[in-house]
Amino acid sequence: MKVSREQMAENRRRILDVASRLFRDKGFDAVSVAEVMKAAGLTHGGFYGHFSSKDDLIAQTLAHVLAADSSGGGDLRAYIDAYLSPRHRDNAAGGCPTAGLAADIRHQTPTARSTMTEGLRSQIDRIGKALPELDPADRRRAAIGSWAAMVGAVIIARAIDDPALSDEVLEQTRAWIDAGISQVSAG
Amino acid sequence: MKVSREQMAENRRRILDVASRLFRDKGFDAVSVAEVMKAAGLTHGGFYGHFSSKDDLIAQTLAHVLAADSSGGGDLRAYIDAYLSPRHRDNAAGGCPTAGLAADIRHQTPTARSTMTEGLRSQIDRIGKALPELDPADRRRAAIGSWAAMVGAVIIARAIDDPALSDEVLEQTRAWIDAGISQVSAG
DNA sequence: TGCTAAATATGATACCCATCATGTAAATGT
DNA sequence: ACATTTACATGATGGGTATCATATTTAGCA
Repeated sequence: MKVSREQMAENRRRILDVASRLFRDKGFDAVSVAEVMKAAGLTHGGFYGHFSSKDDLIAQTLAHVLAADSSGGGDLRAYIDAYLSPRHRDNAAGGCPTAGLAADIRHQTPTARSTMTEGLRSQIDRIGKALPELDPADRRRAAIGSWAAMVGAVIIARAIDDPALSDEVLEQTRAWIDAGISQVSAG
Repeated sequence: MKVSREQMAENRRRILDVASRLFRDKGFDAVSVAEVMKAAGLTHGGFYGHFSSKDDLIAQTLAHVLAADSSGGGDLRAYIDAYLSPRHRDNAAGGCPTAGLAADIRHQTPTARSTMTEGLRSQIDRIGKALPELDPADRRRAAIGSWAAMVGAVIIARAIDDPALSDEVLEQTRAWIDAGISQVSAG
């Protein structure tokens, strides 16, 4: 049955929302088109009215979730604390798209890869802008180094099944980044 | 046809070798049992003589590749340089199992997760031991922080399709880790 | 030297998935 | 109000995958 224009737009948004959660949680390959549609409250048939292929869904979902994620621009310390929290580790579906999807994007389409690249470029720039107390060279280095450590720590913490070690990875990485930023700005 | 005991042992080793390369390159889901067997020079039929299931292959491959990978214990600077090199970034199939597989392990069996956990625990310990000039608390923090940054940087660099930015992520992370370790040991 | 067990090959089987074909009903424009 | 368009539902289709069944060949042993 046909639905109103706004209904269709909302359906499309809901598809992208649930797809972004499912992809972050389980990876691109492990999520089927039918599963996405069902999670959005629809059936698989309508899918190709919205997207030309699953690859197209992946590319558009990436653009959608990266556009929505403009985190890291405000209070950097608070952002780092939240990023390296058990809560974020345990919430891949709702968490950082880089931590959830970066490793999975190597074999996706050029469009998807390019979208991810621009998302990463922006994210590094945002973190750099949140470090105004550093001179430009230190700022760039601290932004990239901290971001790499944050993403790596969350991926490692999610891979570990021992809660104590997993917590320790998050906590020690937080302390390491903190020391790195403070010492550069003090030097 | 039946083969000799040694031939069978060699076949098994070759299956684990090619599986570890394929899994690191494409992820667990994207590699089929038949593909692994073909890459090992066999057909799919013999697979269940060696392994009870694909999950079993994944678990045994992880144990195999983590046991083989005892890197990071020697000259730490040289190890970090090699880890954060374009060569390692471009060689996922032959590279670090953590960078290639950690993000993919979240939905694998408990056995596989536990194997990965022990591999990560050893790796962190090895890096810590390679930092004897630091006192114990700094050493642990530097080991975990550096390792997180290394893994994160390689994953991010592999996700980026702009060579200049990808190289920069590796290079700046190297400089960031270097500064972090030096400053702690100088302080 | 011949018997038997075992390792691998060939060939099902049952299931899941992306995509397509067609039906249906409701929104939209006149 | 009505015709038409269209968004979604239901129901194929073709291909891939994990796993199983059976055949074949030969190593290992008596």
